[in-house]
Amino acid sequence: MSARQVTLAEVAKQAGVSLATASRVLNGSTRQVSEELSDRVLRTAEQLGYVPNASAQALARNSSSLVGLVVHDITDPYFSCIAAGVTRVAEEAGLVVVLGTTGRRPEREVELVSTLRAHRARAIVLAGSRTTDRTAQARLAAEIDAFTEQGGRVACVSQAKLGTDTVVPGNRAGGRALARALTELGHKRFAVLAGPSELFVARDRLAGFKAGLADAGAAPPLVINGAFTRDGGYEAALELLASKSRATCVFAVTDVMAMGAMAALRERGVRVPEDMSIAGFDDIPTLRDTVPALSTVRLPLEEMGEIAAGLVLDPGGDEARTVRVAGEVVLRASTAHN
Amino acid sequence: MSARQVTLAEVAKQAGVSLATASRVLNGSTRQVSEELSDRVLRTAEQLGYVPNASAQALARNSSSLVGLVVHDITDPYFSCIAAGVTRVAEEAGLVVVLGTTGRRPEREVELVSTLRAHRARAIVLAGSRTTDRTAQARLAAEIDAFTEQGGRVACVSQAKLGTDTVVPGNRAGGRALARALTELGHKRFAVLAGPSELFVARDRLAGFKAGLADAGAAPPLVINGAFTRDGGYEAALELLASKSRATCVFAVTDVMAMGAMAALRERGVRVPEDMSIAGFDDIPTLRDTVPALSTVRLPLEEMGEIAAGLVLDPGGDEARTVRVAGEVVLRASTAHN
DNA sequence: GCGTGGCGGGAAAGCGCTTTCCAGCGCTGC
DNA sequence: GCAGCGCTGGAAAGCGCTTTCCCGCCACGC
Repeated sequence: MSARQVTLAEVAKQAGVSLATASRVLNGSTRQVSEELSDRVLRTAEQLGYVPNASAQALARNSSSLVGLVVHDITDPYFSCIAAGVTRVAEEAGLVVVLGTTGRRPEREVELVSTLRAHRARAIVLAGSRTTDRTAQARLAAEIDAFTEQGGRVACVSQAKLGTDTVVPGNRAGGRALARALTELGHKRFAVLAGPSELFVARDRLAGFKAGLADAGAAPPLVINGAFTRDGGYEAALELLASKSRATCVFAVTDVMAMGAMAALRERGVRVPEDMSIAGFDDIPTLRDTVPALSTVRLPLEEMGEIAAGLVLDPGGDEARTVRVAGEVVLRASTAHN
Repeated sequence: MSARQVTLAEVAKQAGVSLATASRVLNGSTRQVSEELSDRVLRTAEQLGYVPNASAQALARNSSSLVGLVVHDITDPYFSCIAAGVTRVAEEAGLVVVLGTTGRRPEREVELVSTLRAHRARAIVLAGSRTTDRTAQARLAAEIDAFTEQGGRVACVSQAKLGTDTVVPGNRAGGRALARALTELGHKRFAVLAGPSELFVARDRLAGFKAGLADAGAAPPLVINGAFTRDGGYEAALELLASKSRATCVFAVTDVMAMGAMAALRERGVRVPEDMSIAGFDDIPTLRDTVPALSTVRLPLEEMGEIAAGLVLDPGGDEARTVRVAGEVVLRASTAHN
């Protein structure tokens, strides 16, 4: 057993060249190697089944081929779509994706960045939404600094006051456009299932929505906070029903929450859209199969992942770059005229 | 810029001890170190913000803290659930998950194992279903052998004739039990949307289902092959409708395919379950929010991921272990009496 | 004819860590 | 009182690779 891994030294010896030459042939350096030797090395490497030891390369080059991807929950379609985009780009670039999940715990995010730093990752994509928690934010920023100091690159998806490259979805504008579209359907009284108030994403979408209502001269919405998950949406919807609000239309700040909310409405016999219209945000792929089809603000999630990966792999300047991605209002069957 | 990483040597020097001692303190070796020195080292490390270089450790120890996870498509809830299970266990064990996606291409799977081997991953979890393609299978087996020779461990989720540890869902038994449950509802004529015929998972579920029908004395089903995706289910359902089959109940071998099929039925005005009953397999979480709720065979997906990770991280014997996971028939609103 | 460059090849010095091996020391046991 | 043991600390040899530096060779140009 344990037929130890073939090393470069073995290949070199077998091919009758020096270690240096073998290395140059097998890993394209700037230096040229004569065709004869090059062929010989290539052939022996092939023959021996040589696979370079990535750790040794990482150590010698002081940089690895790892790209970190940090998400809250990989089963959430929002994150899995972004993950798909990131992995596609990374794999095309010959890099390897390290997946870390935080379970929405800010400390865990810091830990993950630190681990990735220990592994000398090339780059990190942070896909979770930032919070307004100052101390968590500060520790994360410190860890990110340490990482960039060391030559790593970082990009965030969604708002991030971290001075890194960022892919920013049009949360505010999307919320605003959605509000206008819904008022145009004739709705006057709204409720918002707003997620936790300390999440930037949630805040921005809410703020945009409020602004849109104001534009249209509608009354401010009833705002119900809750967890940023399906079950959070479910609970928030129950709360809404219990509140005796006279809202005719409810906006859940994520599709996932909207799904939960629809389940709650269904259970309570509230018909969508006849009794209540509902809209979400993100346009996750699973929406294709909900009934009634959910109105939402479409974000190109996979593409956002690709863009983030692109930013983080591109050498780029030292300026933090920001790519804005617009959301597009998509009205479907879950929102009716009022 | 680039305030180079703090090294062990720096910590050792600063603390006035030898490299060896510092290493022993900071990475728990078998050797003891006096409390005084130990304290001093710990303090300086803390103070300097020392983070061990994982590549160097991997090189010196000839083993890394990487665990590979190979899936076909991370946006598929089936895989993302398994991924969640695997990452949870891996992270608890202080390991780091490397995510590779194959896009269902067998060559890519081989590449990924090879990459993981280059990185001296501790272990690999292969979550995609195996195919009956002989040559692809052989190359994969060779790569896996190389990896295990080198001390790595491999586990597969779902059927795998690869001689590795395996988590085997009760595909056959589940299909059979489902068939029986459906015949008990009074259905006599069935169709199966069976996925590609070369996939073991698809074949086993189909075979079990057929056996169950036979048990109940029902006629063999109409079998329609297609892609193993939502759109494959959609297409297959259209084909079914075009076929003028008189089936009253259709079994899609995965929930994801069933979702596509339901969409097709809905579009064509076929009511579920009044005009047609439908059942899937897996019980992916997104089913919670489909209407009508889909009958299915529940598999504990996250748990399967956890088990696979457990197998692969546990030293274990040299015997290939197999853990069977039973599926449980769950009848919901999508299947009616006939 | 010989100095000058340029170019391909190899020796060897690391990269940051683990681990073996040895030295020194305080004990025990005869 | 001393051999022998167990224990802790340190020196140093790698782990497999990259890369610098040097050397020898050839083609030129004066």
